Amino acid sequence: MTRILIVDDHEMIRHGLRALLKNRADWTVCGEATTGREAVAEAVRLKPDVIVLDFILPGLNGLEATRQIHQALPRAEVLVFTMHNSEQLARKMVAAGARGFVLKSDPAKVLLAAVDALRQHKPCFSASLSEMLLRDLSQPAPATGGEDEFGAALTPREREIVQLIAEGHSSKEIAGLLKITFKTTETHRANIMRKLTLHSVSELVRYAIRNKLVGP
Amino acid sequence: MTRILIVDDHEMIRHGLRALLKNRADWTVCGEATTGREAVAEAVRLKPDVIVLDFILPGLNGLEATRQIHQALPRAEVLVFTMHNSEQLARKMVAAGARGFVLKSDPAKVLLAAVDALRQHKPCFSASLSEMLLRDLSQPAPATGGEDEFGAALTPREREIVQLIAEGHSSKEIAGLLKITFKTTETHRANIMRKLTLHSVSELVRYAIRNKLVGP
DNA sequence: TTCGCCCTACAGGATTCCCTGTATTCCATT
DNA sequence: AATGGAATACAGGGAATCCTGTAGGGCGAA
Repeated sequence: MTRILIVDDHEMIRHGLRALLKNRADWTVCGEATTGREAVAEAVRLKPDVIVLDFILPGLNGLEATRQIHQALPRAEVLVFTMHNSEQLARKMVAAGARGFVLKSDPAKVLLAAVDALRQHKPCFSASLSEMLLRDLSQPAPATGGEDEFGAALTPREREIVQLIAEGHSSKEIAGLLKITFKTTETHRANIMRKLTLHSVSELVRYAIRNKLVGP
Repeated sequence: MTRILIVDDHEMIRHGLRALLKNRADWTVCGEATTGREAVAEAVRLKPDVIVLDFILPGLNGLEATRQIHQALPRAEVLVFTMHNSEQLARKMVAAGARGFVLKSDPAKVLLAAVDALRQHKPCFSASLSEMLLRDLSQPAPATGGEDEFGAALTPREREIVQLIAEGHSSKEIAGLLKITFKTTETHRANIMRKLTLHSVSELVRYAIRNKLVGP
């Protein structure tokens, strides 16, 4: 029997998760929590196999909660279930001990698959995040000393170019601004697209805004 | 029997709403939709009593969807169910024909009460919004038209296309979604660019985000 | 009714983007 | 010293874009 703890401050989400998870006969929702602090306390008390939690939580956020849960219960698996598709966020959550990452916009079966995977102590990430996270896990970069505001999977040069693209510059303009050739700019661009699994300028701009590389 | 249409792009939310609403014996969820366009189509087809929808929707946002639904089905009540506690947003939704406004962070019973109220064609607003709206009524000085930052009025069709572009769709995809030709889409695009004095997708996406046509 | 705006549709051309390659230099870590 | 990542550079091809045109039908306001 897989015991699952649900943590989310929205009653609607908790309802949805309960309804979804009870379809599996060998799964049981052993408890619910609405704040980060409550999540830690309930995890310690109930000792669930899997903890499904959002990042945004009142009081103690999902990051700190994950850290504390992982320290207290190394065998428990934390599955981050959030709306925010942020590279920076995902990276920190993984560093804190989370082994699963699913977006609320993903199909329900993705969540079920993730719970299955975590039950067997295998990591599971949403498709949009998996590539860059695996890259990260394979070579965990030591902290750059301070707060890295931007997505660290990109090189400094690439972040520079992301910003210029998001500001509305064409590859030719960027080449002029950075004193490099048009084709070099295009190469960086292609690498950025591949690393972030994006396929259009629109997605790139929204990524840049989410990661605070530019303002809206 | 109260027939309810659920509209949200997150499967989890739809699950939660279903689970919550089926507790009332005299209520039935007659359908679900995940996009604005689908919401309008399903509303027309199913003729529900109450439509529960989020503001942020792919393709056609909740504002436009509400406008079209209210025009097609004046007797149907639209209940906005969103995470975004924005005064401007609430006002626009009410202007478009919504008569209920509940936040996803509200307790579940608030939503149930709102559905009850709307079923009797009475408006119902979340506590956090009602105060502000009352203040608004006592001193109605909106003065702010539905115009955007540039005062340039895009037509409904153009706003629709702006949103689709900002969501990452190509002209060809948009043509397919809207059942118009590729070249018509391109015409709208050119007109949008000219009206807003933009010259790239990047600038268009940021315009769309600033004007809340899409989330970042 | 005439006028203007909106939606639709089509065309051509210049530009830009997206993807996939290869390759050299520099620099840091091992 | 060797390995590998980062930055730079170039190329080709297919796709999508930006821009400027033209044009007809519908619909509401003057």
